[in-house]
Amino acid sequence: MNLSKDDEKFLELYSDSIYDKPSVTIDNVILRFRDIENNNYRKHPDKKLQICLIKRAYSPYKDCYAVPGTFIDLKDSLSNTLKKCLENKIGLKDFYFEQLYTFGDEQRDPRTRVISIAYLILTNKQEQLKNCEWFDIDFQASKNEFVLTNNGYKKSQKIKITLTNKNTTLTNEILVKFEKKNFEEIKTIKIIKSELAFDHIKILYFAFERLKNKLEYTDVIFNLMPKYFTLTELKLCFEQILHENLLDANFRRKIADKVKPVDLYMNEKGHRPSRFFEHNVSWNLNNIE
Amino acid sequence: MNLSKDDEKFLELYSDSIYDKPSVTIDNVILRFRDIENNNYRKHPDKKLQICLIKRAYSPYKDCYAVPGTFIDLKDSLSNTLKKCLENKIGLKDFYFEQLYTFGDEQRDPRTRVISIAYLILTNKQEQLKNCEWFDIDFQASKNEFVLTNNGYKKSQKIKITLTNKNTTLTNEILVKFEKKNFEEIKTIKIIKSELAFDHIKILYFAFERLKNKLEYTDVIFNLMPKYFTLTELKLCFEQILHENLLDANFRRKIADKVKPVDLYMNEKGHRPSRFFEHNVSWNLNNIE
DNA sequence: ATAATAGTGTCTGTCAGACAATATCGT
DNA sequence: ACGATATTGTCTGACAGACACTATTAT
Repeated sequence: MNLSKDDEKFLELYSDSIYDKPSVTIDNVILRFRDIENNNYRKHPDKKLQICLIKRAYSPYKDCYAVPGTFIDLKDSLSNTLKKCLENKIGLKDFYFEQLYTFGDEQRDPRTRVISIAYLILTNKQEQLKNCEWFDIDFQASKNEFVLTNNGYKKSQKIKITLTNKNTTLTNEILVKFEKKNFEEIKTIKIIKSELAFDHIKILYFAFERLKNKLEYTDVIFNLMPKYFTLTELKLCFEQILHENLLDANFRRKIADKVKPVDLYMNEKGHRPSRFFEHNVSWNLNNIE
Repeated sequence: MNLSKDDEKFLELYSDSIYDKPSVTIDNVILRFRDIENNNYRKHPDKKLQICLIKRAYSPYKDCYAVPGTFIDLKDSLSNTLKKCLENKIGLKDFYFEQLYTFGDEQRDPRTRVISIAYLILTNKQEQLKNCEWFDIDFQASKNEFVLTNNGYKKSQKIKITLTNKNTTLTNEILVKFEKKNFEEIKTIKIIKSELAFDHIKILYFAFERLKNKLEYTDVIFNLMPKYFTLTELKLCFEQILHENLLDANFRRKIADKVKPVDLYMNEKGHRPSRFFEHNVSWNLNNIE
């Protein structure tokens, strides 16, 4: 990390503009869970995964919904840029975030070459945010299609992602192709139809995949949960992300270590009250040397 | 993806230069395995993971070793830029690659703000490449240190990464910190000492971690193996990446589905000949719907 | 009692770790 | 026979899927 005299001399002569540069943005997929009340007072409210979108005020894609983002601040780190962006634009603070993927297709943005560093943001905040709207996410995947080839195989799957609001429905359809031949593993996502700006539906898809995969081997889900929750709530959240139903007994066994019971009970009517639990943050610390 | 008339009008007026832009590079961690011959004719050669480095001809970090990289081509996709870079610079073609992480610290590069999109490249090529040198990788991790805090915990670990060549030894030491507090999970990598250019030792660390994690749930390792290999060879490669010894019988059971025996035997002297296997590319196709 | 949800117990099959046993070669 | 490596067999404990069973509440 120490510079030589050569280096210092070089720096004086260095002109910043010899290379053409792309624009670089940060795009944030912000997810949360919302309770869906139902009219049966004895039934538990259902859980629905939601995404935060903003309506674009300017071209390109004026009036289209997009994921909140910003051009990066050359004077600041990526994570600070992201935090400032979310606090200023929509008023969101204190959230979980991780880098997702960097999208750099030539034709992503009609203006100029734009590289987008996508982040996954998780929050449990239920308060209203400014300048944005939450959309319920419906995810519908068709069966995988397989073809064996000479050097490997091909796999493809159509996925419909519908985002709904009280006012708006955005339908999107993508074709996820995976091709394995010799050394290359090529994953391409073709947008069949999208009512989101740019290639943001791709970014959404990456976010859902990441979240789903991370459920198994991390504690990310607790960033989407309130401080205290019942195990049924937690299970409903798992099911929403995994798109599959889990068996109660097995689920409880599986997450037993990750949660701690607290002395609070949900006082719903008509059935045995359920106990509240909280995240046991340090459940795995003993297992690692 | 269709543009409105508004959008088209906007594009005519759009000036590309209103925002300051960073430079964007692609940096490639290229790994392979090398056989280490030993003087016991009855013993199997050992395996060693190697990385491809180039000696920088110009400032900054003139004469330092660095991972092969390039500024991105605004007219081409990231993956094409990467392929062209590796073919032109060092003559490498036909390899496995995947995006690793995007590094964007303010102080990464002394010249100007540089965003680096890092890729992991795996090859089984043993031929000589141009303009680059292969270094053996020695990875030495100390024990994790834990501290429980109010809102979570902290974890830290010192790691020594030594890269050796017949002419050169590059010693590097990093401190990997992980802090969990409330929502944030902050992973910081502090460079204690590095004899590589820029923050490339960080990129290396990310690559090793990714490779190690992917061993368990993917077939990436076969991109590092020759077409035909013995199970002992394969096991040695696993052990190099995982930094732990495996039991033979268990290993064979675990990878049984992923490989196919071929009618070839290794004719070493002094013991039962070992059978060659090849990657069974489509072993998992039946399991997915 | 009943409907609804909360939570426990247990059977079974799979699979990983540990390690013993067998196979095959050159000397 | 011996030394070295290759390969198979088996015991055990952990754990996941499936499902039956018990517990608690308001009506």
